[in-house]
Amino acid sequence: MAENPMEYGEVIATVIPASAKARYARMHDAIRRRICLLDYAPGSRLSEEALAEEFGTSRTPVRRVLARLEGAGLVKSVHGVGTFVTDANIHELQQVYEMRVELAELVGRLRPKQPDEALMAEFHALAARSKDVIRYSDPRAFMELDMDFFQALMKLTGNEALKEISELLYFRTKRIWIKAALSAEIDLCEELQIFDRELRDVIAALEIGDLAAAASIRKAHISMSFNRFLQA
Amino acid sequence: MAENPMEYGEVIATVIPASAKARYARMHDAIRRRICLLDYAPGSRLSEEALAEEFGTSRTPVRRVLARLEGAGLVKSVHGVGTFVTDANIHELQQVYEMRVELAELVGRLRPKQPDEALMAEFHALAARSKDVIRYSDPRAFMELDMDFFQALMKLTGNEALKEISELLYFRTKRIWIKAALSAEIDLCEELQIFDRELRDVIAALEIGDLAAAASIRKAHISMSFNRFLQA
DNA sequence: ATTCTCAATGTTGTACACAACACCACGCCG
DNA sequence: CGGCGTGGTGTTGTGTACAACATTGAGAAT
Repeated sequence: MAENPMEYGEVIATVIPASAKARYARMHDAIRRRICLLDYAPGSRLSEEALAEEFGTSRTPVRRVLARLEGAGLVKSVHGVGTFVTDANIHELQQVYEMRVELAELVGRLRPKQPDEALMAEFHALAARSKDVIRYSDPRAFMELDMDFFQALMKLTGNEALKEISELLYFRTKRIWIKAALSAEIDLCEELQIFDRELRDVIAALEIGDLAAAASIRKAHISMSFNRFLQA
Repeated sequence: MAENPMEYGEVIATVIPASAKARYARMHDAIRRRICLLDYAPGSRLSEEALAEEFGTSRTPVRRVLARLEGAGLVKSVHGVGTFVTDANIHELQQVYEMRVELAELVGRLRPKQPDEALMAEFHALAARSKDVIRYSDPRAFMELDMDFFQALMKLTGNEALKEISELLYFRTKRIWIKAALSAEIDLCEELQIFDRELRDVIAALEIGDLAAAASIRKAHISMSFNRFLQA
């Protein structure tokens, strides 16, 4: 039997690839995460060569990842110019938010899955983290918390297509919203409080098994969140 | 790595596709169309080399297109084996159809756009084609008609995100449905009649400006279509 | 001073050779 | 006869050089 590829953790950033597929997934997730956490801000240019060097490959696999991210609408490559993190004007953003509002409701209707104990523990852990984030008012911690909350919510539906689409649109819009929040167009401290209430309301709904209510709460908050964005 | 934002987002969005971009789009649409029209049946292998030769390029651009199609869930590449058109089991299919039913309704709710004369003419042309298809009972003509009908319907909403997602899921499921229809699990002749009625009902709704009704008709037909699929 | 030309430069896109990998069929060995 | 290794063959994945393209700045013409 061939050598068993080692399970490298996230400890080592640049490693010899465990396998081609693993390296591809690592690069994809890493770059996507950086885009969504604003390490790569909207409008900034990504250097294929620099990314290739960082991940210890040539440009070829990097280009493959970027092509996929372009399909997801996160970057846009222009011949002879560069590959840029996409931005969104207010109109596009509004349309995507309209969709997300509807999809949020669907989470409570399409194949709702009652959370098991592990998932409820996860939500409570998020609530605890939320308290910390409020205390230190750390924007990046807030972003990561919001992202983890979203991914936990996606576990409430068994409809894989709904999950996939919701995730796609979340990653496409959240970073724009966050960018506005960071540029002080939105009161971050107030958003933290609102997020904390939303989280606790959702948990309360989940604890009495009312998934539809949880979805409605979520729907309302997505809608309100965007409206606050519009006013700023 | 990521340079400072350079305000490229707006510019890029309005750029007219260059010749290189045009070739890329042509290859993408052509291959996608072949997959959806079952020229490339689910499970069949796509030869990168053959496609490259056909389009007069090397494997590199072909691989870029295939990477994107893989992101859309239409093909799956396996190292050392080949690139295969994806198939779907009944469970995945059902979940996607659940989504499509909901999305169909949203077309009537999110930014409904009253059809102009040109679009109405397009629908009437489709109705005329439908009559021909019924007369000759040509499966491929039916597929193309269904596809064109779908694309015309998408012009009824101004929400680009909804359009994009609907199209994504349509292309992912329709070919599976058609495959079943061709293998005589579904009575094609009956489906033609049903399609013709749906088309005329939608046109009737559109002519009195009731987009919500048109969307509801569409929703009902998508739902019934899948249920007939289940029974076969 | 202004505008236009054009070459220099840096980027993405393409072509091609080769590596990595999976499958299979043949033949060796027990 | 059966199991197993092993090389052959074909595929996708990667590395690399080069082409195509866009931008920029200097310098000449007006």
